[in-house]
Amino acid sequence: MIEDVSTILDELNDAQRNAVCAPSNPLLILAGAGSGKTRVLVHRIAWLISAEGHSPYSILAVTFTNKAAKEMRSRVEHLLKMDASSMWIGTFHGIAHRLLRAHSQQAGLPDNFQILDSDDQLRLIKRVMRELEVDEKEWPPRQAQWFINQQKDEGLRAHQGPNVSDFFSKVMQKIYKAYEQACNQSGLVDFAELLLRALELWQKQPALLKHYQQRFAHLLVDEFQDTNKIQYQWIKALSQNSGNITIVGDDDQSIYGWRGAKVENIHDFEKDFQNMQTIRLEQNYRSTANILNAANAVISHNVERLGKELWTEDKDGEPIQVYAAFNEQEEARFIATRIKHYCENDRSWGDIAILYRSNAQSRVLEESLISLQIPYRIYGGLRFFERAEIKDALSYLRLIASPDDDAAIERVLNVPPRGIGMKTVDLVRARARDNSISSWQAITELCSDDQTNNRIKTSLKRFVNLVIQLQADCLDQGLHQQVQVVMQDSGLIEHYKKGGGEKALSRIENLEELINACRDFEDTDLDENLTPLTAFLSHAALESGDVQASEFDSAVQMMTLHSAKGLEYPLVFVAGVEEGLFPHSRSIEDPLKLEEERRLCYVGITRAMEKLYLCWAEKRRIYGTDHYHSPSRFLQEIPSEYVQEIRLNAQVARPYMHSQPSTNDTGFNVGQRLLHPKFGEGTVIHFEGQGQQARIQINFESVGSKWLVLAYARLSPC
DNA sequence: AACGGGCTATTTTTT
DNA sequence: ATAGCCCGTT
Repeated sequence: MIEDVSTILDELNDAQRNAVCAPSNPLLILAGAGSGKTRVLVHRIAWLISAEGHSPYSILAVTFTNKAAKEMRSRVEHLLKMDASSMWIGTFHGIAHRLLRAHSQQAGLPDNFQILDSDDQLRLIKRVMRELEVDEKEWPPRQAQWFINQQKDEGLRAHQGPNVSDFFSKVMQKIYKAYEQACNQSGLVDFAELLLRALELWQKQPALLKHYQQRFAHLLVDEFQDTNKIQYQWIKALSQNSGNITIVGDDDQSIYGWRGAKVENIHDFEKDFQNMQTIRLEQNYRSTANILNAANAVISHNVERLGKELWTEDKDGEPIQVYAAFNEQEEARFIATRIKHYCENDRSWGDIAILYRSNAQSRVLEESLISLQIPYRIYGGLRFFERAEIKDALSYLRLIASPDDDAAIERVLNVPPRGIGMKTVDLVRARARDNSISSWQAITELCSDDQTNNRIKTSLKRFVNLVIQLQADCLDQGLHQQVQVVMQDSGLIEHYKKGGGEKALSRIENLEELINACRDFEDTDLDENLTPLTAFLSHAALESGDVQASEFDSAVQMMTLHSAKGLEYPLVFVAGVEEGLFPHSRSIEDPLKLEEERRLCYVGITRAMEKLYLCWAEKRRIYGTDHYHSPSRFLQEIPSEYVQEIRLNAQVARPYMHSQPSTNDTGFNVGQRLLHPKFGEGTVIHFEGQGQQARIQINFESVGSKWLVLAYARLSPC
C-alpha cells in the first residue's frame, strides 16, 4: 500500500485527474484514442482504494479481452504495490463464468457444466440440424449459429422468438429450440449463454443480486462502446441502485456493431443513471499533430457522434504519406522496401505495424516481407486452444469431467479411428434422441441391448471402457498427469504420429505444449470450488490464448484494423485504402455501416505515433478476379495539408484526389460515370479486350453490374 | 478409412 | 485463388 495518495495524481493532466478522483457517482469518461484511458481507469481504482479507503473486494472492473484485464490488473498492482489477485478484474465472460460456477444451482446449471467455444457450438448446431433433417445446403449452419447468438445477445430465449414469423425465422427458431435443448441435456454453455444466464441470475434471484450489489459497491467498465444489450443490462442491474459506476469508452472507436455491440448504450447510460457526469479526455499523448489532425478530419465526416476533438502538444511531425500503387504486389513491395529502409536507421522491426481491412490481404504482404528477409508476425488465425489436436485432447478431458458432454463425444467417438462409422454414430444419435438421453447414456444402453449388432457393440464397448479406464486412471492424478494419461491411452499421440510429415510433428509438439500449459496452470489460480480439471477446461475455452511463440522476437506486426484497436506503433502502414475494400463493399451502401468503416479508419490512423503510410492499389486481385478500385473516400477526407503523395511508379500518373483510373483505347476510364440509354447511370468498373471485341463492365444504379460490348453500347459520359 | 474431384463461399472477431 | 466440405471411389 502506498502512503502518499498524491502520487496517484502525479503526472496526470487536469481532465485525467478529474476523472480519477471524481465523486462516486455515475461517471462517463469519453476517452479518445491515445488519451490515457487505461491509465485513468487504473488510477481511479487506486484512488478508490488508497484515498477513499474502499476495500479492493468492493471493486469490480470489467473488460472485453483477457489481455486488457491482465494489463489492468498488473498496472493496478504496480501502482499500489500490492497483490491484486483477489480483486475482481476480468472479462464479461470470465466474470459471468465465475458467478455461474459459484451459483450453478440457482442458475439452473449442473455444477460440472462445460463451455462451448464457437467451433464446438457450430458442430453442435450442425448435429442438431441433421437430426431435425434441415438441409444444410439451404440453411447454412453458420447462419443458424449467427441467429442463435444474435437472439441470445438480445436476451431472447428459444421460446420467445422474434416478432416476425416468416419461414426463415421459423426454421431458425426450430433449430434454436433443439440446440437449446441439446445444450441443457449435456450441460453445455456457449459464450452468449454465459452472459444471458448471468443476467437471468440477477433477474431470478433478487436476494443474490442484492448481495452482489452490496459487495461490488464500485463498478468500472472499459471499452463501454463495445457492450451489447445483455452486458449493459447486467451492468445496470448491478449498479443502478448505488450509482457508483464508471464507464470508459469512445464512440468514435465503436467498430463491433456487426457483432451486437450497441453504441447507443452510451446514450442510454445518460438516461438510466441520474446525476451522471461526463469527462472528456481529449489530449492525445501518442501521435504527431499531422496524424491526429488527419484522424480528426476523417471522423468529422460522421454524423452520429457525441463530439470530441483530440489535440496534442506534440510537433506536426512528418506528413502522412499516401502511396498509390499499380497493383497489390507493387503495394506490398513498396511497403517492404520502406520497412527495410526504416530499419537501416536503427529502428526495430517491432516498431512497425501493417494494418489491413481483411485477412486475405496478408498473403501478398507476407511474400514481400519474406523476399526482403523481414521478420514478421501475423495476428489472427487459429489460436492454441482452437487447434484440432488440442480440442481432441480436451474433449477426452471433458468426458472425464462429464461423460454426458455430447459435444465432446461427437468429437472423439471415432478419433483415433476405432471402427465407429457413420452408421453406428447414427444409431447412437437416434437412441439418444428417442429416449431423450445423452449420447453417453445411449451408448451404454446400446451396449447392453441384445438387439444391437455385435460388431457395433464391440466397438462401442471399447469406447466406453476406454473412457471408464481414463476416468479411473486420472482419479488421483495431478492435472498434467491426467492430460498425459489421456493422450497416451486414448491413442491420440499414436494417431497423430502416424500422420507423418511436418504437420504431424507440430501436432505432437502442440500436444506436448498442452502438458506444459497444464503444469503452468497448476501453479497458478486454482478456484477452490472447482476441480483442477474443470477449472482448466474453462480456462481453455475462455482464454483461447494468443500464440505467444514469437512474441519476444522483434518482428513487424501484421493484423487487421479491428485487431489493432488499443495498440500503437511508431510506424504504421495501412494497406488497401480503396473504395470497395476499405470501406468494404458490403458496408458502402448502408450509411450506418459506412460510419463504422470510417471509425475503423479513425482507429487505424490513430495507431500511428510518428509516421503513417496509407496505401492503395489501382488494380487488385480478389477471389481470383481483377478489380479496379478508386482511392478510398477516406483519403479524400484528409485535408491535403497533412498529406504527401508518393508516386514512384510512372504508370500511376494520377493524383489520388481526382480519381481518373487507367485509360485504355476505349476512351472511357475505370471509375468514370456513364449514361446508357436503357440502364441509366452507372460506373465503369472493368474492361476486357481491345478494338471491336472490347467489352466494358458497368455497375448500373438500376440493374447492377453488366458487361456490354463497347461497339454496340451507346454510352455517353455524364 | 483414406484419397480425390467437384462444388461453394469468401469482412471484420472475442469470449 | 483457394480452402473447406461433401460425396463418391479405392
